[in-house]
Amino acid sequence: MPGTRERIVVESAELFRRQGYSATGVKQIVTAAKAPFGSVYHFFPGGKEQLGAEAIRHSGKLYEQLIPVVFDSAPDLVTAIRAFFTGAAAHLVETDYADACPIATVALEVSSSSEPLREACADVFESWIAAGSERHEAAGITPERSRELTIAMIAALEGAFVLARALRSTEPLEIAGALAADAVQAAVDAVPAG
Amino acid sequence: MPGTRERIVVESAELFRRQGYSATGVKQIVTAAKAPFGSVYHFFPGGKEQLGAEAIRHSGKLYEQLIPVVFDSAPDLVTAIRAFFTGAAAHLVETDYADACPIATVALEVSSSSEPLREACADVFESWIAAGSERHEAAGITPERSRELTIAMIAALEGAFVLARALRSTEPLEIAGALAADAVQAAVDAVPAG
DNA sequence: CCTCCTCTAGATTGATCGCTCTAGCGATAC
DNA sequence: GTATCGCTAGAGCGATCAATCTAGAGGAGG
Repeated sequence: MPGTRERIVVESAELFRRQGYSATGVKQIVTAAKAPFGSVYHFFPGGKEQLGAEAIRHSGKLYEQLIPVVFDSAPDLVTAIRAFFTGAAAHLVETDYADACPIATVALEVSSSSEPLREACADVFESWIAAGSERHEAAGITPERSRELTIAMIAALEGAFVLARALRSTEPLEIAGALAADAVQAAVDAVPAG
Repeated sequence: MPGTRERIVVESAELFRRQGYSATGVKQIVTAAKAPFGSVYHFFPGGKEQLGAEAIRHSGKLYEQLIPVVFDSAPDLVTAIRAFFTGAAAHLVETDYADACPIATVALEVSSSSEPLREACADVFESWIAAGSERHEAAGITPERSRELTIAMIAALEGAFVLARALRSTEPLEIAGALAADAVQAAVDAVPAG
């Protein structure tokens, strides 16, 4: 069993992902984390907001680790992108459409009401964009186009998650994944041979 | 000044859009709507949840009305799509990145915790998909492909909104809009002339 | 042994939550 | 006139919120 502090962060991240930030109470967090109430304010003197920021960054790091896992085990960039969307769809179904993007719900909730939390989300998105761009550049795509394709891909994924959860269907993920893969395929095809 | 009931729905929709469902209190709604507290439970005996469902459907209808406005004033389908994303970006900047999709925040918040609210969101998304598909079909694209392109477009828009609000930048909207427009352009080009 | 310090443990606080309740206003019907 | 009914108006309910507070358990260092 990991330390109390870590358990609180991990459980917070999980609850925020599924219910959002406002709908998740500190009491619910400590119950889920099997931690004493007071420990929250011992480890996070900034209260729920500080805990929220750490949970967001934690989720972001975890999700970012999926990139090497998926992309290194695929034969090429486009296959990896398809696998990423397919895997996201499978996980969504497995969790009965609960586990989509770990930070999107919070990002929408807080981006106009809490600057520290908004910044945490922005940092996570930027790190994902940087990590994704690297992969595109490694396939010979220019840095500028790599960034654009990565942003488009993340946007497609996030938006597909919104539709998929509301409609309780993986169709949006399949469509968005195919479109993103096609766009990257076109960019790869345009790379001058060498 | 419109009737009390309508004011409550309109203000609810506005507040839910910016802060989400959980973070918005009934008290805050009646204050914003300049309505007596008791009127909420007179008009909406189902309480906050019923009000939420109506606000979602109201927002959905309002946003859907943008489709004919934008698409009828553009010379062709692809130009209209570009204009839609450009307009969304402009509105986002005007409202200091507060007004993005009117229901996405709520959709993510509630889709695993309230079935009536999730259904309301699903209905709205389905109506948008239907309305968008019509426009694609009118340009000669097959019904199946029209639906796919519309879903991809809405997903791109929703996801771009998430990124844009968190990053406080319209860059994602510009990129996602360009990609969506390109995809539709390719589908239009593939329409057999006649 | 004792002291120090980190962390546990939860009772408690004031504020706010969604919601219910009663009281009364004002227009219509008879 | 007055009874009825739709709606206004807001006080007050129990529950829950984030957060604070005190008290003590348990290990490390002397």
